[in-house]
Amino acid sequence: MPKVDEEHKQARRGQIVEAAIKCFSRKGFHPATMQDICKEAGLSAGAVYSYFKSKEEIIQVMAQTSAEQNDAIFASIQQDMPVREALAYIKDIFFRQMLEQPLAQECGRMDLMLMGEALSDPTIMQAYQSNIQRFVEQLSKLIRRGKTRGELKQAVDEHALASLLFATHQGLMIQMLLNQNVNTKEYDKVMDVMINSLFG
Amino acid sequence: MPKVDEEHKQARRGQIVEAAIKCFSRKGFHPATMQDICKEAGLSAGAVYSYFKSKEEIIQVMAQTSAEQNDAIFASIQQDMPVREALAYIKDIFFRQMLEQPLAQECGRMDLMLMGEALSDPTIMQAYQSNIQRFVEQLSKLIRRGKTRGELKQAVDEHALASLLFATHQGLMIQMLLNQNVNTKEYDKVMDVMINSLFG
Amino acid sequence: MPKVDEEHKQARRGQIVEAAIKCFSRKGFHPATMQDICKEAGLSAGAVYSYFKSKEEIIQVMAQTSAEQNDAIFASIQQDMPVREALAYIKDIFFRQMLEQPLAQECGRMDLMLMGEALSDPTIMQAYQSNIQRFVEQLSKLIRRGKTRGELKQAVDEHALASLLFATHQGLMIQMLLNQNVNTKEYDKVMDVMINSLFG
Amino acid sequence: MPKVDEEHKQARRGQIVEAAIKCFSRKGFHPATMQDICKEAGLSAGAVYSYFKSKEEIIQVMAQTSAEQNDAIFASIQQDMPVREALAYIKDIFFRQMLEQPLAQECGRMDLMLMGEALSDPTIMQAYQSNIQRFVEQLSKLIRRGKTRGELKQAVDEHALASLLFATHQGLMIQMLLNQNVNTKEYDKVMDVMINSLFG
DNA sequence: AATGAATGAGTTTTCATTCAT
DNA sequence: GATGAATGAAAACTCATTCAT
Repeated sequence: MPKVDEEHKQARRGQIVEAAIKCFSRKGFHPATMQDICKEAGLSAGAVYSYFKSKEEIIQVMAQTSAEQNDAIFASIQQDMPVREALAYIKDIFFRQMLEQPLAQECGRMDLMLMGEALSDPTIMQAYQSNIQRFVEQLSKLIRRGKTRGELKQAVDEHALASLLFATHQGLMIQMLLNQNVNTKEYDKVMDVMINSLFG
Repeated sequence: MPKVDEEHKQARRGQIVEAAIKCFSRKGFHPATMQDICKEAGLSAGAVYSYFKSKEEIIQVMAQTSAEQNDAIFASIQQDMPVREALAYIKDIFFRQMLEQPLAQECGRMDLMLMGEALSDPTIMQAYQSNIQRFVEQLSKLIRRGKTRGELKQAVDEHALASLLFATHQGLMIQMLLNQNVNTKEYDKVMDVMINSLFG
Repeated sequence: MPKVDEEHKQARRGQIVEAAIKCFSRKGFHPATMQDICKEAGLSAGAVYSYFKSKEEIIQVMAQTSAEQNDAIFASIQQDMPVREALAYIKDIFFRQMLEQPLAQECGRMDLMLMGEALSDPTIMQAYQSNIQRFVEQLSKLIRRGKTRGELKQAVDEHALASLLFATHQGLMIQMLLNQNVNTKEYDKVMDVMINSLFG
Repeated sequence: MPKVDEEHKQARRGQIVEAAIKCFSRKGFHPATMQDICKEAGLSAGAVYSYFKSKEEIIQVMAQTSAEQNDAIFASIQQDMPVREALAYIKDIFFRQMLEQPLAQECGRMDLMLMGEALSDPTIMQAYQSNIQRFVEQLSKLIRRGKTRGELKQAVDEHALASLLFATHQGLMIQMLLNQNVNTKEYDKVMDVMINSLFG
């Protein structure tokens, strides 16, 4: 029954990744040791190494997971949603994720750390670039649709706008990670002003 | 002659920090070794350790330096400059810095890496928080001045807007670091649209 | 049915030893892992460990096997064979074995590796010493018989000659293992000259 | 003064190699740990690793050292020495080295172990092959000279004879390593009989 | 009897830091 | 002040062996 084995394997990998997220989030990628991760996962070193061939691989899996979460956001947008609503929806998800999801804090921290790591690790860099590109492309399409339907001003370059919106979200995420007392509601308002400025 | 000594000391510290920036930028904080830094600075290990008591201290100095650079931007804004111009000026500085200053790439990379590091290093975290806060406060003041003068819409919360603008700048910086082929001009346009939307 | 069990057990042990020979020959005793051997033998770790109590034991069995092969050479010599013929026969077997037997290369490699191992493993050392001693003693007997029959010069110490012949064979085996382009025929001639010199 | 440094470096390397020989000789290449070698050399791990980049490199240096010792034997033979004397001289050196030189036992053990290692380590293999080839070539030249001068029988192939003599020496060395109670004098006699048989 | 996941002690190697010169 | 050889604790990773299923 390979299915059972496969399930078991995936479960263990998940267990290890979750432990790694906690450790990395607490200490950073390099200071967190494999021993830390093993202890957190409740497994021996040998066991962990039979599911991941190196510490690096665990970190790389994190980059992929982060990408997949971004993709999931778009998968949940209905194709015929008005652009204004879709943008609001995306914005909401970002804010809500940050505040409500159990591992959201940790995942956000992973994201920031991974971006720093990407600068000197080509594999992570590549994962991140395609991550950003995919997201921005999806967002571009959404905006183009809006322009076609006459919902948005024609003057704006859709790719630039998409990049800018993404950048703003990322920047806010960073501010929230670095600053506990952020007033989310006020952001919300300003974002609305900006988004609205793009529409008729 | 304490002054000469002091000058000499600062010169050496600067030399070491510059070498460290290059090494950290290439390899990351943890993978870059003190030996790398010593070699890059053309100094012996003992010499480096007589100017900095640890690797950590060098990294912390970097966080402070980054903060000071932000402060310098505001110092160069004339107090009676119209807000719209001041915002455009800040935006320009960001873009120009990224493209023109010799160590700008490296400093941007440091910034991103430092933010990741801040998550698990309280000293860097503190440096970064006050860095952000000072910048956002200054920006807030600028915006408030604009509102007082009637240049800006009254509805916008100045602190939230300042945070948002800062976040956007940071997000764009990250995108430029992670993505070679960014079209700066298009960003410029979109930023203008957004900034303009805040004014009457 | 103990006999069937015993047969089965011996078959499995043989299967494992053969797999081990291949692995050890490829990688060396220490670098070859039990996993390598298990995979090569098509058995699980648990199975292998139910036939051998440790990796060491497998290696020790190899030392014994090697000894038994030497004994087999003598068993095939007819007691009344003239010494000159017997020596030629032994020489031929050595050369032929090296060139024709399927696992000969591997066994030769095992032999060389085992001798190195013997230096720091008393059990293997003992196996090897008795291996050499038995062979040299048999060879001595053969030579003594020759001297008694008047076939050989009387001056030669039979034990020393036996050791020397054995040493030469071993040395040639090593050269063949370490050097691909060995001219077997020329060796043959020189050996003949030397052997002949011992006879009237 | 680079010379002082270079001397110091060579001294340390020698110190480490000597310690390694003792450890490897006692336990074998793989079971002997770097810690063993460090302790034996009276140095810290870091110090040892600043003179050799890996355990492997230490082992490889051993293979080279062994080769150089062989070369040294030939360097000490005078070019116009009669072949019979030269062969006797080489034989004597082998026997004397084994019995008298302080680290001879250890070096012999290294040699045997290195040959086993060569089978699965291409770098050592290459070192050993060129080692053997150089020695056999020198010996060949010596024999050819003897043939030219009419000292030796013409029938014998000089390369084959050289290989055979080398093989015999190696085989004897092995027997001496594996067997404490070897009667060197008797070997001597038999070797003489064999060598004499090659001459008129 | 067989499996193979899990163990964890043990290995090589690195690198921040020190200190005799 | 400067040097750079030396330190040694700590890290990533391996692998012989066990044992629940």
